[in-house]
Amino acid sequence: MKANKVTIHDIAKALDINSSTVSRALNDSPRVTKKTKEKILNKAKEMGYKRNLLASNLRKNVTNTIGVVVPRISRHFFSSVIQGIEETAYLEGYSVIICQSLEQLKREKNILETLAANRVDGVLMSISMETTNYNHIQELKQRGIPLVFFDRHPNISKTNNVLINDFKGGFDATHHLISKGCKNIVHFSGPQELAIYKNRLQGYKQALKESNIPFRNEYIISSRLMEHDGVNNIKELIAKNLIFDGIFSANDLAAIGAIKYLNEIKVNIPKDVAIVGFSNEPISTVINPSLTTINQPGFEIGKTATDLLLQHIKNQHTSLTTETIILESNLIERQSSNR
Amino acid sequence: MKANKVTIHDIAKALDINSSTVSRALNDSPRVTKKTKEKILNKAKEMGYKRNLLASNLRKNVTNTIGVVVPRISRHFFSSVIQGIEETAYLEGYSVIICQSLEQLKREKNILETLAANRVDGVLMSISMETTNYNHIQELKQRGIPLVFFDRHPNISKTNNVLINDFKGGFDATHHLISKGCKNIVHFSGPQELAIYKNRLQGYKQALKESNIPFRNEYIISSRLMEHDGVNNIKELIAKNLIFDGIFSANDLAAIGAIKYLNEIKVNIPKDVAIVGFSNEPISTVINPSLTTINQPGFEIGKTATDLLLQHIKNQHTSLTTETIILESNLIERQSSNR
DNA sequence: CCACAAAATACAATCGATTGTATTTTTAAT
DNA sequence: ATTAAAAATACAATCGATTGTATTTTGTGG
Repeated sequence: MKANKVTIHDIAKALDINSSTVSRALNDSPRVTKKTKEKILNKAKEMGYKRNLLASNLRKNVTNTIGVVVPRISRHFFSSVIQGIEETAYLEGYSVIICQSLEQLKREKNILETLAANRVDGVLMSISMETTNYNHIQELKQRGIPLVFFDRHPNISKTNNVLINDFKGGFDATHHLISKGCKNIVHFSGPQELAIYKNRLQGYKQALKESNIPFRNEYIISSRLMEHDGVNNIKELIAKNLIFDGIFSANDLAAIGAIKYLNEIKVNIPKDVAIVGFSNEPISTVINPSLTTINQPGFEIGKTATDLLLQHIKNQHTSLTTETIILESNLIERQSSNR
Repeated sequence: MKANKVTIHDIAKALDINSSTVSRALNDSPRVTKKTKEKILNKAKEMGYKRNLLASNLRKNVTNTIGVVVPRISRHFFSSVIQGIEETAYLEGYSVIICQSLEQLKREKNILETLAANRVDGVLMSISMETTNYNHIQELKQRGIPLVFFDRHPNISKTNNVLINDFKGGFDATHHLISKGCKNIVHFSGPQELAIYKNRLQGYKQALKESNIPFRNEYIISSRLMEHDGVNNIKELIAKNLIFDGIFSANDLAAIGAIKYLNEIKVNIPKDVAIVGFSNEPISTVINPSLTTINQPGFEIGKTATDLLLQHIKNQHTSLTTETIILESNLIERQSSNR
């Protein structure tokens, strides 16, 4: 039960012609007569020939493949970005390899190694929460592999990014809570090494400032923003006897954790505490009360990032330029802030 | 800005030795002296050499890569299976390529083509809801590429499968509803071409039978089991004036749709209608009321399927055998059936 | 029917790494 | 010091497809 073994040489031998002609026929080159092409194509089908992409790619030094690295594929935001990526890449004849870092730097490094070794033509990436060291990214760039970040991008210069306006998102979320009468607004933040969390925090600060609400450092709680972090954050606030009537969480998951726990201890949402999340995960429509959140256009982000990457792949000269594209986000009001 | 161009020949030239020795040194062959190895390894690092996997794989006729095909990566069940796959594959030195069919046969075909062209060593797969024709699968098998199905497997003989006992799952779910006093139990089923849905239905029938509840065909509603299907199913039941006090849905998503709609029209769950889903998606803990469901051990399934696949990849002779491994599932009781 | 341009096909090198075999170098024993 | 055995390294073919160049075939005009 050996694998497929038919090569262009087998076809050539069977027809008593040269393998270069076979290759050209299979690639529909104008250098082969229609008649010969037909003969070859028929024979190829008859023999069950399948092109060996390893050989083809090696020779052509192109793989028509792009690598995608995300923290987790199960996160709806990322899977919708991937949808956008696949759609766009497919139309241009590119395959997509999806990889998840699971928020681990070690895995992220390993993935980039593998993608580079497999000679992908380019990489789209959203970095992990552990990524504070950028050597692996620099190395990829040095290898000349085009690279575009989306959403979570590193704090280094000369990168191509497709982002939403996180500052504005943070501002909108906070301003929304203020407009609902919240005076003491807590912010669940993520690792400050990630620009997105820094920017959301800046937006939060700006919104407070514009409403003349003093900024209080003890209202900022940083974590990995998992569901249990949301729970722990609330416990911490209570333990510290801090009064709060609003929460802006930098992602939905932590907000969900908070809602679950507040429900449990009979704190009324939104009356006692109003909550706004970030990303518009589907779960935010299902939780009770449903979660007000900032919607990120995942599909659009994927599409835009892929367009940008392909542009760099195709025009090697553009690799000297770098670009940051900002897409719009919007607030979706639901029950968790409806008061 | 050309890509990495250092080859073993460059290293060989730089050290004035033969490239075969370089290759052997890089692969830690015992045929090269320790001293020479060191010299080569240092030079390789110095020159920034990176092995070209395309060339290596072509020569070795192995890629150490397995392909994974799932309907959607965003479904928690599948992403937990993928976790199990990656974990296991990684330990054995295999890379994983993740692909999603999005429930489309056309995409599924295309994915298998691409995976085969890229010469993956084996494929793990859960088929789409549109897959009623198995030519593309047969072709993959004919090419001699080891193949293991998990969860959704095709109705053909001589396949390797890792499944849960869907019959028992269907039975347990239905029996649970009966034990809660339900007399008129509706079943939301999926495409009957998929054995899993057939088996869950059989389990449902058997449970009814054992409790002497007559089977009624109009209680079976087949669909793609999306959230909106759950809504439509309820509407259909009401339009047909059918009385029901229990629902066993063959997945959680359709059950969620039903719950949302029943909540909307003020039907009390579980008092008026008790509901059981299937798969234990995280969303089932968040919906109100929370959803009773059948838990599938995703991670375990992924691990087991990968073990089985690797066994076939490594021992070519086992490709004559086929095997079906059944893992256990269990019912998790929540509010939607708590009466 | 011959010459010559144009069209079609064949030849051979190449992509980068691997590996069986041949050759050279080293080691050890007499 | 000589030589056989063992160790280290070099040579060359190979994986399968692509592609620039060389050669053959076809077709046209005179």
